Amino acid sequence: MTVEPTRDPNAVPPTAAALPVTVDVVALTVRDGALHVLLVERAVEPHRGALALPGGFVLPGEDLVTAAARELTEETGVTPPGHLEQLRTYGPLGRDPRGPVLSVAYLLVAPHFGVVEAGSDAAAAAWHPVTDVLPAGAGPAERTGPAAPGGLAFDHARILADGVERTRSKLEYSALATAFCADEFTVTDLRRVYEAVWGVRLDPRNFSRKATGTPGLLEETGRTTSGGTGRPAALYRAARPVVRPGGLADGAADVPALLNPPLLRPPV
Amino acid sequence: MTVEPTRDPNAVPPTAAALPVTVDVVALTVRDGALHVLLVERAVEPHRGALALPGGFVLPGEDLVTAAARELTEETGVTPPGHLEQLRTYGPLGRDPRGPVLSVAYLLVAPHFGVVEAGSDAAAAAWHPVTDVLPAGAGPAERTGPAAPGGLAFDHARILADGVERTRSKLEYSALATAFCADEFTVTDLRRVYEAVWGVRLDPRNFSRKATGTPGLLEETGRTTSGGTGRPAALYRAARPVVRPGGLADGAADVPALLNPPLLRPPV
DNA sequence: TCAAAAGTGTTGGTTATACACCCATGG
DNA sequence: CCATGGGTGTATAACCAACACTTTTGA
Repeated sequence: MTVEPTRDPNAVPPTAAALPVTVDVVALTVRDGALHVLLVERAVEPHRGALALPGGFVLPGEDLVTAAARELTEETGVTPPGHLEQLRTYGPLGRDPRGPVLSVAYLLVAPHFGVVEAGSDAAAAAWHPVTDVLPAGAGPAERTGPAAPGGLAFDHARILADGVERTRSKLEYSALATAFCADEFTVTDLRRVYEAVWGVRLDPRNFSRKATGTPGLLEETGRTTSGGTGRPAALYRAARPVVRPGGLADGAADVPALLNPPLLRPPV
Repeated sequence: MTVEPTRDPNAVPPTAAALPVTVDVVALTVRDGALHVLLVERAVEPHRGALALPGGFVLPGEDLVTAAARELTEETGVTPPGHLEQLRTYGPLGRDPRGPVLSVAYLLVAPHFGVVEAGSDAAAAAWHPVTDVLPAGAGPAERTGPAAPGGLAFDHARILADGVERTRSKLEYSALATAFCADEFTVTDLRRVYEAVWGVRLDPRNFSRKATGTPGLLEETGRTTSGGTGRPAALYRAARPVVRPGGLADGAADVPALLNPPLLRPPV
């Protein structure tokens, strides 16, 4: 078995570009009835001092999901719980002053995380209401230039907008909302997620019927809450695990089990 | 303005991985009442002789969408018409025998393309019914190993399955079906798309009412068909252009204008 | 016994499905 | 005037938003 010295047919062609790749994480949670995103303050150039999504460069031999988890922990002290799914890939041109950089964005949805603390490359890490950092009405269609004044570093404003929009849509057609809740939760907990993410008020009585009547959304535990005021509420689990077995496994397609019937957003 | 010679804070850190990046295109169309995918037969190693999605390496200074269009044209002679959207990113580990390679997959949906012809790196290029190449029932959850015997090269079976599944879902909630149709089309043309992609029969009369009654889906042209047998049908255009202005622009989010109400798949 | 929260019954309007029927054209 | 495919009418059933009302707890 001799190897052709001049051209190995089983090698990457030399004309191919070799690109640095980053992963950025849109970590979302619901706090105080509002959707919050986890942001860091950049401690290094470029965009030093600006707010940014946690993230960083993929290391040699590393996979994307591994890199996402590592960067999140390094910069914010948070160990990824909950539901991690790929959002989309950005670049490589015109998004980083250092040159062509490809960025793969991930969406992380989870109930209240542990305490966040700034790590390497980050001067600070904290939760921000998305309404504070995203100009109202700035849908994903509105292109925000790189590092808009007062905005996020790089094209992170657009990535965040995409992540929020995806989350809003997926509440309708998938069981993603349960990823915002703890292991066991009440129908009211679930309703507060919908209300926070969509920014609407929903009728608790009709929502209860809809949620419990939608196959593939809830699974009874037989247990109830206690201690609170009022009648105890039934506790549920997510019917099909939103977190795929294996924890951080990179979900197959971003086409989860669809809810049927869907929980449609009320028309404005 | 002196530049720090030892460490430029505005440079990509040397520890970052530089990865070769490919783009792969899942090109779908409806032919003879069935969903077809455009595949090439690989003329070079690895996986020489196997069927694969058209695609190849991104070149230096090139953007992803540009690379996707270039590779598609090079390998199949097809100039991308229609609707191009990013599907998802795969890798970099464990998917290419040449080593870590990141692949960004695109979904291309269009009406009948022009003639396809094999180009460089491809021994053949042709349309295949997806049912021929994807084992029935192989949803995106079923992981098919790299280059399963008789299957597609690399992890292309999984990419294709993801693309088909995404297409099926998006017919329900978006106007994607119009991207399968020519500039002007009848309600029956549109119905045949739904029937082919979902693999079901739909009542022509009720479908007509639903399609014409769903805002954001159809736009009247005032014109009708002629020459065929039976009563002439009204011709429509896609209401909101599925192709974004600029042709191949990389769509903002994969969150297109949602149909309200959606056109739900009939329950099995 | 009261307040608070959970959950069920009821009702009237909307929407969907199934299918009978009419419309417009080519041969 | 008949065959063919396009499109509308309509009855029945299913669904849904609104809200009165009952249940179950803590104080």
